[in-house]
Amino acid sequence: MDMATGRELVEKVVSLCKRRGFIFPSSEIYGGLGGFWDYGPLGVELKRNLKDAWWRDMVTGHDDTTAPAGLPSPYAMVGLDTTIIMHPQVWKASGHYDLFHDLLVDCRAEGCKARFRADQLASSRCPLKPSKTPGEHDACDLTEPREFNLMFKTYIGALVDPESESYLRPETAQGIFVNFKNVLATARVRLPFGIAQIGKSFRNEITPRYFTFRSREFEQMEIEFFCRPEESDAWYTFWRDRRFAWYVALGLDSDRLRLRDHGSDELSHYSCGTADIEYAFPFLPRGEFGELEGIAHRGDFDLRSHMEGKLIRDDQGLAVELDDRGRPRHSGSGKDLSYFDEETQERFIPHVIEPSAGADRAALAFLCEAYTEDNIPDEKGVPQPRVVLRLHPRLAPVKAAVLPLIRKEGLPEAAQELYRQLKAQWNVAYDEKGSIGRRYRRQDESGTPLCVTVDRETLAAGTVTVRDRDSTTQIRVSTKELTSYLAERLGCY
RNA sequence: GCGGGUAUAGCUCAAUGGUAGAGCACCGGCCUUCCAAGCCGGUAACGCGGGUUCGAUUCCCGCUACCCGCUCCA
Repeated sequence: MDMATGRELVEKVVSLCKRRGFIFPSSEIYGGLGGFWDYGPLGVELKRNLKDAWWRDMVTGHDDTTAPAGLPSPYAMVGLDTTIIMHPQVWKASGHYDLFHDLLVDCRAEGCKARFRADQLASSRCPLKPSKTPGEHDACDLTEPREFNLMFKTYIGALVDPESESYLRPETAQGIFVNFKNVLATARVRLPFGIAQIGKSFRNEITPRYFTFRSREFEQMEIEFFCRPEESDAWYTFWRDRRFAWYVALGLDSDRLRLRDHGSDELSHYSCGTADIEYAFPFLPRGEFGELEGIAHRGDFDLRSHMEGKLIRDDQGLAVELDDRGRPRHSGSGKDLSYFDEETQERFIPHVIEPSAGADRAALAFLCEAYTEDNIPDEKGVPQPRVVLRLHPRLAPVKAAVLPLIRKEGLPEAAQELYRQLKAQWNVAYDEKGSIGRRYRRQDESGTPLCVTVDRETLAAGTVTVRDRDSTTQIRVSTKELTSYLAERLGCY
């Protein structure tokens, strides 16, 4: 696909999202707000289905009695729902505070426009005159150091003062780490086990862009998987492959999806392995992929940080960062977060594998992947263009539509009766407005997998037609068997 | 943060210094027995704030949002 059609596709997807009520700009009647997006009536169903599928597949549907193929043991999986605002020290110990707070200096000089870290001016080079540091060259026009804050700051309590400063979480993961002991003490889990969480996170992205891809408020689906250090590489590989397969199983199966292992130069200072699941979003430049999920082998970095304090890498590996007086720059909780294995009588700090997914990015990828234009023959056999969202039935906002063929002869009443029946199990729609072809197309644009049409034969013989979204083929099904037929076609969802 | 572009109805577009039309969509009606039919009627817009002007959707300035290219991307 070249750039032009990529952009066309984006415009069509964005337009469809607005037209059908998937995604709206936040606060739109006030002019919108950059980096924030709302989900409309169909969008909220899509996103909920996505999160439900993740939760079902990762947590409640997990079999913790069977070892995955090739792995040393079964594992347990539990969920958690922690707060968006946490103790400010969490972010200092985790490293986010330092990482997300830079004092930056911009050069306003024409032809320069460079940005420097205020604490590194002396070791930086002026782009216009590399023999000098920023500010030394005559043309330099530096701003005062300005705080560059990637975390949203807020105040706890009604009184605004520095003592009450806190932050909206930039990731959900820390809520899991700080509850590690609680889960261990109460959930009857032993290593290896995972803790899953879905929730909102907030980052002051420098450049919100690409529709919902880089938003300032977004939702994450994260797992922190705790295991014995010597088994961590095997579990890392397991999670990397399993998470990739999850997207494929839900329909992200084109060559736009890829799994990419990070090179050693890309790894964070604590990570011994990271892979990204990436999608070639149509709005990205040709050949570029955007991250849907990162699977990181984080070693014992996180639990150690919350025990000892903020860690940095030194010659021996990770060490607590010290201040001028030799004290921890940011102290940890001081609590013991190690694990005691009763069988082996060993005490150690578990290693962590972190599959961290963006729910909004996944929703967007599924929308882009599902958007299809094809041609359907009309009654004269002439191909007519159609827009269809080929969403996986589990993700589709509406599972089926019940349609009376005409608005007469008792067909609406019969269709409504059927609609009420199916409602008990699925999110189904009822529509009697317009011609039958028009209504099929409407459902196609919303991604509804099946349409159930009530006609005279329904009244006479107790059968309906079920029309397939992707192939547009129809078969007759007895109303008695309709529920089980739909269950089979929809995968019980 | 820098530069460029764009902003008119739900969507896609048009016209205009004298407050705006169309197609599609949507709603009501007629018709209609399976893939965007037709007919009648209807709802609905100049992103926000200033300025110039008798009068601004139109010209100018600022803001906001989106798009493109940089910068940034833990």
